[in-house]
Formats: sequence, structure tokens, C-alpha cells
Amino acid sequence: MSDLLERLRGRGWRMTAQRRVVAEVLNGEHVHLTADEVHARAVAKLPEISRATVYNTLGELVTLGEVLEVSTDKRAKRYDPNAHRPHHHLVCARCGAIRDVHPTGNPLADLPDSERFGFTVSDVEMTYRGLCPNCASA
Amino acid sequence: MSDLLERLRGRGWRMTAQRRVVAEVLNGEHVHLTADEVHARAVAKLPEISRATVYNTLGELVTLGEVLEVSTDKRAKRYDPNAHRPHHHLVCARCGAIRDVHPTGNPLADLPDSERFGFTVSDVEMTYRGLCPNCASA
DNA sequence: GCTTGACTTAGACAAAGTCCATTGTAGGAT
DNA sequence: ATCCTACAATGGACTTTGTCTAAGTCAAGC
Repeated sequence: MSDLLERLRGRGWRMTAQRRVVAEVLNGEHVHLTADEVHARAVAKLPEISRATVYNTLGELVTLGEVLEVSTDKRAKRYDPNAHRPHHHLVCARCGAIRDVHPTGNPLADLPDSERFGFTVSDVEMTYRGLCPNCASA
Repeated sequence: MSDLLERLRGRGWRMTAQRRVVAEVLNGEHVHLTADEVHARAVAKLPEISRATVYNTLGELVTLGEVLEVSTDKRAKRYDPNAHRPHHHLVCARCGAIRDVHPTGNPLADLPDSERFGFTVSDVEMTYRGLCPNCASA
């Protein structure tokens, strides 16, 4: 976590209380929070932080590649602090719980040229859907 | 297209002018429209149709499995009338163009049990990202 | 300890979608 | 053919998620 702050400082980031708090929230719990949840947790640590700042900071972290935006749920973007190991997601269709997963195989190779329509394909994002143990038993 | 209307009627759907128009819009163009675009096209055919009705009808079509919700873009849901042949999506990172694609392989089999966390996994959604020929040459 | 430009703030604004009370109507019953 | 009624549509207020702006604040270099 302090390494994250180090990296950011190394990139010429001006370190402010607000940015530190946002970075701490993301590093603290390895879950996938929405911007609003990040804001709520940030407010708990620094009451006067504003919504705009949280949005700005999240946006900067995404630009810097320190955090990923995930949109498994169609309501709000979620932020994934685990940006350094590529991975996909497994989402509970009922409660929305998200886990990081690492499928085998190379999905990029599974898209034949004839299915590329001239696109330069650079990335795949896979979202597995199902029911988590809790929701399945309910 | 009339088969869509037939199927719906067969399922006890009450057929109204509004629903017919929405179904026609979706069947007419095999592109991925946002709810607002559907609404705009529906208004062209039936000026007094309301936004809420379009949203309701789209939601019902999704529930009935006649149409898929796609959220490749994080702004708005898009609706994919091609619900009967399973497929994935290829999205241009710059202009947002979407194509349906059919990768080879079975991505569900690529998720080992150890990566399922007790979930009952039923579905995968793959989004390939890249640049379309137009945007790549620009 | 100043200065300065980057950062933060609050609140207005915007886009996408939902809710609800009221009005309308499809389709079965008569 | 007409009537009934449950289901559907309407429109406008509301909510959620996110962006923008003008003015104030402060981290860091000197």
C-alpha cells in the first residue's frame, strides 16, 4: 500500500490528504467498490472530502493504470485495485458479489481472423455469471 | 419479425401499438441500440409513445429472453435483438462500434473448479476490445 | 515563509433510468 | 356489438451516477 503511494509520488503526483485517503480505501479492502462506496469510506476517514475529488482521483488512478474500471453491473462503475495481474470476473447474478478469476486458455486466440472484421483486437474482458453459494442455497 | 410478434402473443403478451412498435424497431435494424435510440425510433413511428413505456417494454423483452442487454459501453445499456444465437461482442475502443462475434472454444470449460469459489456458473460474456478499421487508420 | 499552480470544494447541471397515480385499451365475457 | 376489467401506457417527478465550474486552499520548491 505504501508502495502505491510511493509509485504515485514517483510519478509526480502531488500528495494530498484526499488522494491518500482514496488510495488507502482502495488498497485496504480487496473488493470491487463503486465510486459512491469509495466516497462513503473516504468520508469516514476525512469528512470534508468532496464527491468530485473522489471521482477525479479515481479517474486519475485509472489513467495511471493503478486501478481498473469494471462494469459488470450496469448501474455503476466499480473500481478494481488489482490492476497489476490480469484477470477476469465472476459475478453473482442475484447479489452482485464479484470475485477475480483466472481462466485457463487464451481467449484472444479463440477469435478467428474471419471474426475480426478488420479490427485490431488488443484485449478481452470475460465476465462469468452465476449464483454465489449464498444465493444458490436461498 | 412477425415471428417475434407471434411468439410474444403466444406467451400471453397483450399486443398494443406501443409494444408492436418497439418490437419492430428492434427487429428492423440489427444493430445495438440504446434505450434512448429505441425510443427515438419508436417516436418516429408512434409520436405519443412515452419513455417509460419503451423502458418497460425493453425490460419485458429482456425478461422473456427475446432481447439481450449489453453493457459494453458504461454510459447506457444497449439492446441486442439477436438473443437466439449465443454470441459475444467486439467493441471499438474509440468510436464504440459493436459487432457480434463467435469465438471458437468453450470459455465455460476454461474456468477450473478451483476458480469457481462455490458459484454455480451458468454463463460467460466476452467483450473483445480493439480498434475498428476506420479508427485504426485515423 | 512565500509563491504558484495544481488540487479541492460545493453545488449546479446532465444523462440514464425508475416510480407512481392516473388514464386508456385489448381481448374475453355477455 | 358492447361492456368489463385487468393489464398497459402516460407523463412528470424523482433517483442515481457522473461531470463541470468558479472560487478558495494548500503542497512543494525556492
